[in-house]
Amino acid sequence: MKITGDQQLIKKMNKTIVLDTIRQRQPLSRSDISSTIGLNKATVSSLVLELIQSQLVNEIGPGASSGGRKPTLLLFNSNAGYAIGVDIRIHHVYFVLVNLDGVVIKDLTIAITSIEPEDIIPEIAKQIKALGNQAPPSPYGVIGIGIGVPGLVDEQHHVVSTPNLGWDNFSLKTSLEQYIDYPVYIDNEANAGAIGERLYGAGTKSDNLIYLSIGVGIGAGIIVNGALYRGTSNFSGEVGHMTVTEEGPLCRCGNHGCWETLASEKALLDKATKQLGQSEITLDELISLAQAGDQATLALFDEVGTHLGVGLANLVNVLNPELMIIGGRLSLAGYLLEEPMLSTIENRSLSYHRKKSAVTFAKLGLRSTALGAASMPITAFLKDTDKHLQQE
Amino acid sequence: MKITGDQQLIKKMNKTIVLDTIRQRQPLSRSDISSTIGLNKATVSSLVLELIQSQLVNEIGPGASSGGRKPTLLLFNSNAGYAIGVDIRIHHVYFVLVNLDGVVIKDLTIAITSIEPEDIIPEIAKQIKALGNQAPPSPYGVIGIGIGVPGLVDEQHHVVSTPNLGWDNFSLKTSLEQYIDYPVYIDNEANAGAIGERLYGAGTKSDNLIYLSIGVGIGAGIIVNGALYRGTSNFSGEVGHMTVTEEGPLCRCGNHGCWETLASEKALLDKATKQLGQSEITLDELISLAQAGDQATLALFDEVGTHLGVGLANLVNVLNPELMIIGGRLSLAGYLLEEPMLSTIENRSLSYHRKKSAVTFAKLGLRSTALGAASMPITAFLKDTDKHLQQE
DNA sequence: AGCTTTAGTTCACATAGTAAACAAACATTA
DNA sequence: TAATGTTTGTTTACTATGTGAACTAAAGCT
Repeated sequence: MKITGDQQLIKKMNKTIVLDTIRQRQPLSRSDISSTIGLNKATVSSLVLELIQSQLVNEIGPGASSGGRKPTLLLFNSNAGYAIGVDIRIHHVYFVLVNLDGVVIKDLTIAITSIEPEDIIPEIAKQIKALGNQAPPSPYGVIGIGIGVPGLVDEQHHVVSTPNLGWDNFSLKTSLEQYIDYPVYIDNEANAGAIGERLYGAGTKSDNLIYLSIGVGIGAGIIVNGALYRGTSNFSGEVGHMTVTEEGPLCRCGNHGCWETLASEKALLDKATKQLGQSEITLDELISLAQAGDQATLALFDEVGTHLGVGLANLVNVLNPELMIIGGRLSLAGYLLEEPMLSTIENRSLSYHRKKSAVTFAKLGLRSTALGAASMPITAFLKDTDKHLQQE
Repeated sequence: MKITGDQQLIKKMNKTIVLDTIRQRQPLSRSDISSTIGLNKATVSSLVLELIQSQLVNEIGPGASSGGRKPTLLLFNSNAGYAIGVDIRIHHVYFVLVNLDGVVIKDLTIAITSIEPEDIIPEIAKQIKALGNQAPPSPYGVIGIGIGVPGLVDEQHHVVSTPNLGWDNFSLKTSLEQYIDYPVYIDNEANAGAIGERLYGAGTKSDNLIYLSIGVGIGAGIIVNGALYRGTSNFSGEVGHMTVTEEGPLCRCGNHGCWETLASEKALLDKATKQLGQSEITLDELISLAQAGDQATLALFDEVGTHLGVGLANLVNVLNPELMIIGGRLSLAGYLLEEPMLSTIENRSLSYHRKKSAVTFAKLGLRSTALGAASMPITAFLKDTDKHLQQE
């Protein structure tokens, strides 16, 4: 067990800090870095040199003088490599190819025609390969694949349970690795969404946030002190099964009064079909009805928004996050839910907590999960600054 | 801003690791430490020497040979200093004097006769001084005071709100420091209890646990990855105001159906007085009634235990902790609540989560908070291994 | 007594950060 | 335009700390 540190650890840490500083505040000079992070100028120069040699950082020429020699500005080379993010949904799979900054180079969606792993895994692998081949030439190429799965995923990237796909205790990672050579990272869809919004979306300034993925159910990704909180065996965040009405409707989990029986997209649609006497209705249709001013539909959104607020107030009271971000399909109807939701939170959370907790909708729309998934290999790649330097 | 590391940081970290290793696995030799943590024998020897010089570690002579030279065994010097923990309750204040291992040297309780700060603060200061004078002679003496307060405490150790004492926006820390010279640490009573149980009680083996303090209300201390989760502005853990029945009874917070209106000590006693038609009854009396086999009382415990289970199941679903520890006054009736509580958790939490989440009662009884409070200065003291070495 | 094993120390060495001096490149101003 | 001062970045001598190997010390085992 090697838990202690030595000089190499210090160097690795400092190099990561230098790289992170460049990524966050670029363009900037070596001198800026030194005064920002407090590291000696000489040390910064030496670390920057290594980062340039490993092609993660570029010099882009002189900047404006502030009364003396012009600084040499540095830029993070966001095209030094690429990553692929995959969001496995219920009827579709969404793929993105991004650069190291999370900028989307290309994306595509395929329909799921069979949920049998033997059918879908080779198809996913095929798309990943095709997308990987479309990455522009770069020093590191495709550095890895991240996948968000709608279900429970344990610490070993095993898929333990997916209520809507029927994959139980299935090793998606090893299955996929039979077809592709890229490193594969797998996590729960809500966790991936939380990282996505944290890094590239609405939560770039929050170290404590909760991302809610609201579709058929309600899942949450909880970020604490800047990192995902995973609970024991990575099963945290099943907020949809929080009881909010002890004697409420029966949930598919066997419990009564779960939040998601009252406040999910499915809850909304179920109520709508019952009210309208129709056999089926989509969220888009319902939104159109609401926009047309249909009173019954507006009341329905109001009801769901209120129930949403109850659960959110619970999360505020328990976890006091800086920010709660609502994503998933239901966020498409955000503006219809916002008012009742906010006023319920107002009524049901403690005043001191409420003051500091904000609620917003996903800035990345339905791409939060795919982008967050892609960020997993990127983060791992950028953390190992000592591994990829000895080029040339 | 100095966020980067240098050699001194490495040394400090390694020294802390060596000290922690000694505390956890004592008695052990330098050689054991080296093989346990992977640090070079020479480095271990040098760090241990400094720890001995600063009197935090003692040699206690040779141990049994394992086929060669006998090892020199090392012991943590738990009497190198002392700390005082204070638990401010509603009608009483409880004080403990402990050594660096959290072993109670002396404790006492005083009654609160006036909740006015002008009356109570000097009294608390007086007791702290008296207790401090009773600490045995030691190299470092009393290293600090920790205080657990029944209310919201922010990051700056300010008391923001205490529903039962009426202290709002009150700087307990600076008030006290006018009377005493010891460093003062202040936190919420449930947070302190959580640290107490984590370090000295039922949670020594769990890195993710929730401590519930159940008395008039229900508060929680949430430990994530071994450290307290504080939320924004240190206000996490107000689990008592989690809605579990949307249309439930009115809570003093203004909301309906809060968990603590159904599952706290106060909820139990309120229901009992109503049922018995009495004006007042204590928990002890109620426990006696139950032990005597009174059916109505037993049913009451059953009801409260069930409601307890609902909220606990919510916490399991949301946070998936390894362990939940129930403390506070209601834990005195633990065995009467356990069965309905556990079966409710069983019914209302997801099966994968339930498997790994255990529930238990506070091992430190009503001392969790005071011991946890005392641990705050101790932890701070032991972390600064570089500050207190240059003795002699 | 002699060999082996384990514990702990000493010493030469490598690594990485620091401070200070320095060089290069610029702006300002007389 | 030349002198002065400022900012950037590099070079150099130095220091702190961990490492590995050799070494000493002290035991057990035949």
